[in-house]
Amino acid sequence: MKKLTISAIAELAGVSKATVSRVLNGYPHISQELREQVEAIIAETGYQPNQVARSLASDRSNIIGLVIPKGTDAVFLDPYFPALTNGITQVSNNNSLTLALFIFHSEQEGHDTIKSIVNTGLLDGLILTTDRVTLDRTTDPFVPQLIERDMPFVMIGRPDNLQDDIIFIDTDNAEGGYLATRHLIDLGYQRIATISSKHNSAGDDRLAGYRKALDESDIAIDWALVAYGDYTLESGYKGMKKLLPQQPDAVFVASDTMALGALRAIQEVGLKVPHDIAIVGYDDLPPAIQATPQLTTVRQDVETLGGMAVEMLLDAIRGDKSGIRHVFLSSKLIIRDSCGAVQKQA
Amino acid sequence: MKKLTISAIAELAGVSKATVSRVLNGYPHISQELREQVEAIIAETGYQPNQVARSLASDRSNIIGLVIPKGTDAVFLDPYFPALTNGITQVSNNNSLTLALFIFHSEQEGHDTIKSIVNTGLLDGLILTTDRVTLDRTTDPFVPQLIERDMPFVMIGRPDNLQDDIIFIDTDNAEGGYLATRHLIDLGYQRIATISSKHNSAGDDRLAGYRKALDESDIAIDWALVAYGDYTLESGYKGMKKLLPQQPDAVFVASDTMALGALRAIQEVGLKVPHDIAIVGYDDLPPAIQATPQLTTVRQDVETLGGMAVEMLLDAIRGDKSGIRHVFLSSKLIIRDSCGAVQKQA
DNA sequence: TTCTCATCTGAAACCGGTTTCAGATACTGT
DNA sequence: ACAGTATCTGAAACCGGTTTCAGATGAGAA
Repeated sequence: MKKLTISAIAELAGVSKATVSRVLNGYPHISQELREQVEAIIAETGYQPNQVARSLASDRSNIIGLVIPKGTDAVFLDPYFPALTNGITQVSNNNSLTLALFIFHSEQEGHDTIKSIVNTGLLDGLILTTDRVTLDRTTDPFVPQLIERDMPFVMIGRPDNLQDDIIFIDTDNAEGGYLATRHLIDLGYQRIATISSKHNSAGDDRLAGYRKALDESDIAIDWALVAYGDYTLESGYKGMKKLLPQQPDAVFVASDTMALGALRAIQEVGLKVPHDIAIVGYDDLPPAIQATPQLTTVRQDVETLGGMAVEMLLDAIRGDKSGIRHVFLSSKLIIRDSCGAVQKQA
Repeated sequence: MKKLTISAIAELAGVSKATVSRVLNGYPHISQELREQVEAIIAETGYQPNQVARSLASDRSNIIGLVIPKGTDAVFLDPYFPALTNGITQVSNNNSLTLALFIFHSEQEGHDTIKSIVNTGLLDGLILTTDRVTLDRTTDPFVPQLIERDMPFVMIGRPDNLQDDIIFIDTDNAEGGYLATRHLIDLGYQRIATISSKHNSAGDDRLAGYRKALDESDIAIDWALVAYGDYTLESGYKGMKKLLPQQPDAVFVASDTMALGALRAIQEVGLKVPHDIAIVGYDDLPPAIQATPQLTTVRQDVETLGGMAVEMLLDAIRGDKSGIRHVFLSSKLIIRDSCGAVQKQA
């Protein structure tokens, strides 16, 4: 079967290429008669315009890129990226966008690729994710290039150095930290510790939420009850080890993975959760349910996050400056067994 | 900054577009002098050719597609797809390929998208994955279309109805099943059960490996010791419940997730692993290490799988018929605690 | 010296669409 | 009936590259 081109269709329909193009793109001023004539031929032949030629002529590829700047490890240690990707593809599909995936396995690779992405004009826009685990991400190396080249992009995760003209979406980490801590306070715990993480906005914000909840209840912050980890299970374990001598009766841990480590530390010294120490985690990953006891945790709707990112990017590509440029998505507290709420009610 | 085009470069270098194009593509018959002249300008300006125009003219986009035909759930319940994606992007990056990701959230969506993928000529080729969990995948709806349209593709996972002209790569599931079972036999277990899965080639092959190992040791297969699951934790749990009355002293479970379920079932009735019943799993997912006891399991190198798939696809795109068309990747037994090997040695 | 032939280069066609521009037609209002 | 305007359509230019083709140049052979 030979390839169908717009010229072939034009000939078959007895009109010009221009007319076929106009029908294809739903232009207004076309007589009903011709339009139907052309549409009939298109339906009959199953013609679909060549995407590449279209891109060249219209300077729009309908391809957006998803940038994940990290190698092996983190990408699949937790379902964050898969969930995100899922949300993104869903909305992309609905908008007839093609998603190009860029995973960088080294900094050099990222550098080179971004450069060529920007220069070769294949993409209409980019969604940038940041490494959630990296402790120092003060400077995203790509952003200046993108801005200089006028490449529309949206960031997932609040950039550390907040610039007003950068479009981003994030979960409301401060709210999440607040909800978790508030919940523990409401349950009557007195010495509420936390394991957070330094040097990244998510950790900072969750800690800020923790402090706000304490403040609200006129509980002075006790820095001996604050430990830091790096989102790994080990760091949660070590953090809890450090906190245990302070005899907290509850702990808000800024990630489920760390919470699992903390849980292990607690159980190792013979204490019971939630009876002796209550735990609230963060993320609501599958292991949270599999743990014993099941983890009370803060759930972020990562899929929605991804979907909204695509929509915001589309606005930016269309040049719609009126669109929403900064979004903080609400989080939700999922109450299970590790916080003791269930037991207290019973 | 105005966009650089090949014409601009040609003018700057004082040559024709054609010459610049030839330099760009490393054509042979160009005088050293002109070549250097052009290269100097290119380096100076940082010019990079427009990918879209190039695609249109050369009928090659350097974009390949990765098709994942499934919705939400399975994509992130296990790290299979993330690992696969990782391997694929790695090799893609090395070959200056762009990877387009297609995740279908419904059958209809998949159908429509494939159609337009094939027709609009944006992609050079496709990597097709199959739903590992789906029980009935006898017919892949895309394959006939792809063949008809001459779209190069490679399948990941052996197609059920093996056609010689289809390029595919898979892990050697039969070997994996064999290794696991053989190991249990060598450890002296007598009543070795298995939980496999029906209606998909991976399950079939793992079971075949199990049978081969038994055969080799002249152990007659006892169908009462064979249960089936669907790769979920629950199905592993149920499968084991069914097997327990048969009093097996070991069980080969065709997925780690199911093995975890089986483990729970065993522990629930007060039996100890590996003392009372040994377990060998499959996949070597992170939970395998977190389990107590740690799971002995069969590891598949999914990343390599993805990488090789890209290379095979490249061969196919280049029209290289001599390339390898069917690959079965070796698996490896990872010995930990749940099989009892460690204890027996001590 | 002259004729071939290989090597190198540029003009122009081409890939398959979109978009500008101007001409044709039909529809107003006077 | 006629100018003026709105609506519709096609020819041709254009997007930014690649590739064909033929002409120019220079080296080697006769």
